[in-house]
Amino acid sequence: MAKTTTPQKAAAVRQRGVTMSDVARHAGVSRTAVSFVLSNRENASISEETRTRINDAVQALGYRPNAGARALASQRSDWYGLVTEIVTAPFAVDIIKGAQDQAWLDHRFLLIAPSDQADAVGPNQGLEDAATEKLLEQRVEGLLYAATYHRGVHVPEGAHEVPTVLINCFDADGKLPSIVPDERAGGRIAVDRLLRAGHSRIGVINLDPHIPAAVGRLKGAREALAGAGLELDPELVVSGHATADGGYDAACEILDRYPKDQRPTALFCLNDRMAMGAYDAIKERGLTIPGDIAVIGFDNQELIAAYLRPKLTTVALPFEKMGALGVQTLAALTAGQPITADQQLVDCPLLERSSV
Amino acid sequence: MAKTTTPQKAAAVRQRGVTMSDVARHAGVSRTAVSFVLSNRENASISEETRTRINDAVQALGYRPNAGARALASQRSDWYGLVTEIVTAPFAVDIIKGAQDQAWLDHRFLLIAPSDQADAVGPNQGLEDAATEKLLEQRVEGLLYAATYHRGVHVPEGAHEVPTVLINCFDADGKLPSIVPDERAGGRIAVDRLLRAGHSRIGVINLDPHIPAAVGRLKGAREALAGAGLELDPELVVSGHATADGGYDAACEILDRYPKDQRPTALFCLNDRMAMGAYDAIKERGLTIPGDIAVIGFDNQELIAAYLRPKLTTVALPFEKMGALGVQTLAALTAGQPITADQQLVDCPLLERSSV
DNA sequence: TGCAGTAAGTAACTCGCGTTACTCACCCGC
DNA sequence: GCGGGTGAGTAACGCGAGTTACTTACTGCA
Repeated sequence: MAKTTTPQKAAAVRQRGVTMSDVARHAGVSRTAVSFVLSNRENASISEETRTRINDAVQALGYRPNAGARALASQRSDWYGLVTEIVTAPFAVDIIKGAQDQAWLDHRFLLIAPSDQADAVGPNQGLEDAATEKLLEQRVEGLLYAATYHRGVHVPEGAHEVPTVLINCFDADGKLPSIVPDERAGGRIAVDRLLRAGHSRIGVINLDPHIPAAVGRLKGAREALAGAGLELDPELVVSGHATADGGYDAACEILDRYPKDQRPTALFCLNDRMAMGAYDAIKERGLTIPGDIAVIGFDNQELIAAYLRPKLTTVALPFEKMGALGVQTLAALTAGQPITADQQLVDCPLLERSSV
Repeated sequence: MAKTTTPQKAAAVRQRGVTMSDVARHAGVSRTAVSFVLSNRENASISEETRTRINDAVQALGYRPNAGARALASQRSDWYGLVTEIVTAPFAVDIIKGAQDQAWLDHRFLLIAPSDQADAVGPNQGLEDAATEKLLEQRVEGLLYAATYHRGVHVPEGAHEVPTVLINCFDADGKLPSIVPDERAGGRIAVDRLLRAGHSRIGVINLDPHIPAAVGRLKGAREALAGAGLELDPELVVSGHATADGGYDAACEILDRYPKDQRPTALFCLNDRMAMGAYDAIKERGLTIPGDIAVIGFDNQELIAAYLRPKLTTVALPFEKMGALGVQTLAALTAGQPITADQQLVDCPLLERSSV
């Protein structure tokens, strides 16, 4: 005989959940009075005495407002919808965290819907219609679209019915506001750091050169070098697969190509996974980090950067901040601010560890 | 002059969203008829003709049901609440993914609420009241509590008002059903794998010995050894901090303690981060993996396991499956199945890579 | 012809709450 | 002693649906 409770009973309790009418009856007043008190109406004239009587009744009965009914009556839901593939490719979870925290602060709820169901189609699609539709059925007041990596996306039709903000991606049609990392400044910071450490011959392990991240970071790198009167030697830029193996191969190529005295003394890896591979290539050759070769990464993937030996100095993608900023921006829009296609750039801070 | 749209206009469009009455009017029928058709009522007698007339009207007007109103009238929300600290400590995000996907399949929405706000108190608390309360206000039909690591937790009072399931943690008060990884079987599988590879002298890099994960995995390891007629040498079990550094230190201790011929030929690291440190210790000593020392991990932290060189063979925590199973269990409970305090164990599969 | 039975709908109530308009008693000043 | 203000509250409608009970017309059969 296990101790059990029938959910029917629980459901019954819940179904007959106490309503405002119950509270009103218990306090001997009208339902309207209860509503006025609970919503702290400015110009309602309710005596202090009945006010406390009502509050007591609320306590006594354990009244809990019904958010749905309230939304229906007041025509506002306090809900934002977040459509994202991050749920399924959790590289950028911190976006969700940032958005969630900010929403919580604003007393709003985030309805999170996944976006990579089977019907996703086309290049850069994946921000899915079905999810959007479901969210609109819930009468969300605004929509957020978040991507795992910085790129252009096409947003479903429905997104234009309510205020919408894109996070870590931008509207390929150029109509919606977006929040993206300042890749260029990030690249500049990274290379600046290496320059400050005295390096002038810097190898770059590049990503797929076409994605916004690569374009921006490389541009920033060039700017930093230019600031020091240097130029980026194209031969020192090697593209590879965005994995540890890709980084390993690229690093090998750079390291083995030159005699010791012409070898770059520092590597700028455009992401941390590649840096991880570069570490192996360097160590394999009996070289030390940062003694012989300094390494700087990008992305700040905690599990890698903080646990590599030596710990990896890297530039962080401001996921959490972008998430929070997305919600703030959305709040402004739903509050009446005009919608423009502005693109807000968010700083990528340098995280100093021990590899430079 | 940027192209702008006033959100007021958008809001107006949304406010005057088309309702069932609009559809009814447009189709020249009663609202009831529309409701019957849209909800596919069994015993409703509506002619095929008006049925299509109604569907056409739905299309023409772009009618979109109001989920809130429906919930209010039908007394069911199709929402589950998920309270979790994972949003803020994203180690086990896959739980969310699993739950989310399953919920989506069941046409249900997951309301995710964070659980580590400032007011969290007490040991193992952190599954927070405020979040629960908010979710109950939304009239969720059931609650899920998910933890980042396997442990006992205390659940807020409110959780007992609706069906509730714990994921990757269990009710310290022993009243609620839970889904947890089968740590013991996992430990057994790991050591079995090493035994199969011919190792008999196996070092163990242990976690904090008190947490359920350590207890279970170690017990499994002993069982596996017993199956081969061996015993676990207590001297070969070294506990360390659950980080790469901790793993490094522990591995050094084990490796340096014995002359070459008495040295263990394999290490069972109770998590992947420690395995990462162990790798360094091994490589530093000029030993090869898996040639001289085989290494097996636990957790399958993709970013580590799949990118270490050689790739790490490890036992995976079935986060995604636990999330899905949690939702399935909850669905059963809300459907009327009696609530018991059962603990469902989920298998931890072995992921073969190249370190054994 | 008369009556039951069914197909095809519809009127009206409900869900829990926000909100507007209205009532009623009382007090104040002239 | 009477008009008008004000404090304290309430009746009643609407939000967008689900649902029950009822009506109406038509058909078939004795």
